[in-house]
Amino acid sequence: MSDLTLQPVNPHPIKIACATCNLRELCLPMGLTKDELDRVNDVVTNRRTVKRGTSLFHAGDKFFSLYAIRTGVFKTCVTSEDGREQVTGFQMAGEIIGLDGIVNDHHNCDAIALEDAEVCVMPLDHIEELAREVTALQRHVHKIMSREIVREHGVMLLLGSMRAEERLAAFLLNLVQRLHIRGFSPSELVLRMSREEIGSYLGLKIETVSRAFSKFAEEGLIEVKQRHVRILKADALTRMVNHSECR
Amino acid sequence: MSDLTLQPVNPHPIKIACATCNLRELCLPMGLTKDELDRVNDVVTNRRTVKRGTSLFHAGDKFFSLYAIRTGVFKTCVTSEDGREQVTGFQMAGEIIGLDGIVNDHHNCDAIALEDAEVCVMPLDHIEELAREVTALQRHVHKIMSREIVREHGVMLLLGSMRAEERLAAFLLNLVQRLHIRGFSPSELVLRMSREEIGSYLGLKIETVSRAFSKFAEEGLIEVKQRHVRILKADALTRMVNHSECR
DNA sequence: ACTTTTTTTTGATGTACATCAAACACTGCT
DNA sequence: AGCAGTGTTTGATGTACATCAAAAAAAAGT
Repeated sequence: MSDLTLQPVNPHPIKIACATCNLRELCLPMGLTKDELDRVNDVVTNRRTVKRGTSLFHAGDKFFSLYAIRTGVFKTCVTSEDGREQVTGFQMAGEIIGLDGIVNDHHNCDAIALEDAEVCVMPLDHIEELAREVTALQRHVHKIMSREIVREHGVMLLLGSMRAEERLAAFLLNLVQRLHIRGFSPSELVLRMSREEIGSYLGLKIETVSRAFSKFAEEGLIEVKQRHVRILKADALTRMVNHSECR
Repeated sequence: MSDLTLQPVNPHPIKIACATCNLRELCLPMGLTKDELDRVNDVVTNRRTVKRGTSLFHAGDKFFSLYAIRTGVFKTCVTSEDGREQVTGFQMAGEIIGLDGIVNDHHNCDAIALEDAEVCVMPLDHIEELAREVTALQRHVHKIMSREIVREHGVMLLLGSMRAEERLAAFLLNLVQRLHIRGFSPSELVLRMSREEIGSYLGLKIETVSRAFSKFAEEGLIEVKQRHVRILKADALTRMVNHSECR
């Protein structure tokens, strides 16, 4: 019988290599040269699998690393003192999570896997060390953080000034667009999150979300079968977001 | 008569020096050693004054620099295609604005001075160059961006799950706390923004903001005289934010 | 000082969304 | 298959906030 203590912690014996990862053009190494790419491998210490419904990190946890999502979808959510929960985003393959932990050395939100997921663990120290030498990486890290700030601006606009149906339309279009970039259908998607989670993200109650889905389906804009959604009239949804007649 | 063409562009003849700036413990050079501090001076190319009501940058402008606020208060706001405006934040002395511009090399929001203001101009190239050598600065830049992400999480929680009066209470407490750090009164403040701008930030209409102010004043929680606000029962406001009985 | 304009407040009314309630559909268990 | 358990939909009703409207108060221009 083999000595179990000598087994690698990482259950994936395949060498971690950004250079051969098919997400490299979405993920941290985006836009790097071949040589630079090889060096980025070193920022990934290991991979970690996260079972559906479990957390990658919780608010309050000590912060060490950023995480690049390889597979699966996550939600991030903040909780106020009195227990109000707000989903702040849904993240998918190639996206980086954990940025919120840098300021206070502790995470500020929970990251929960909505389906079995795998992430690359990238200790911030490693990233910073390499960023000092590879200027393209340095810039890219800044871009990733800036992108998150801009994304949140968009959510604030949505929460602050859009009505329920506009919010849902914007949400669906955003999701399908991001999935399309990742090689999925430009008009079909499977929601990895519950109506409740969508509602939390959009600042709406579950019943309102459900009614908006039904309304869209009635009007022939989408086809809904449980969590499977087919977008039939993307242009109509876009118009709804951009040219709201009222207000 | 002296040759006017030889006059410096910068109307402030005083040498820019973070080392002697009384905001240094709030601003970019926070936590640096004396030696490091001297080097940070070089990231500031010049200062720029921004008259009340005018913009430091607009959405769509080419991005070059981050800006450290020396004096004055700014608002940042995004505008959707169909003209909806959302104030995404109010920034004051020692805070850094322009982070949104990094992703796309173009600014994503407008930064408008709410009173005559002065900023230090810090080209991103300069910051990055120095950050490669001064690791404390590198980390601090990351913290600044992370802090902005965390702040926006808070705004999303506010917009997504709080009622009108809770939002206003949170807003007032946040403002007075930040002013207190800067040496102002812990209970008195002068609002630099209109009710309309507060409403936009909080996702409320101006009338609702006004009614909430009146209600707080009626209940003896605050004293309002135009834009001058005195907080009388901070604890009651805090409770309102943290222990909302309903929901 | 006296318009003119802008900002803020207050009241009356309307509505989008929340809440309450119950039926329905899907999932996992024994 | 039958059952609890959970997630979703739909309807009836309530309410927080928006909208409409007009007065009041500041601020800006002449």
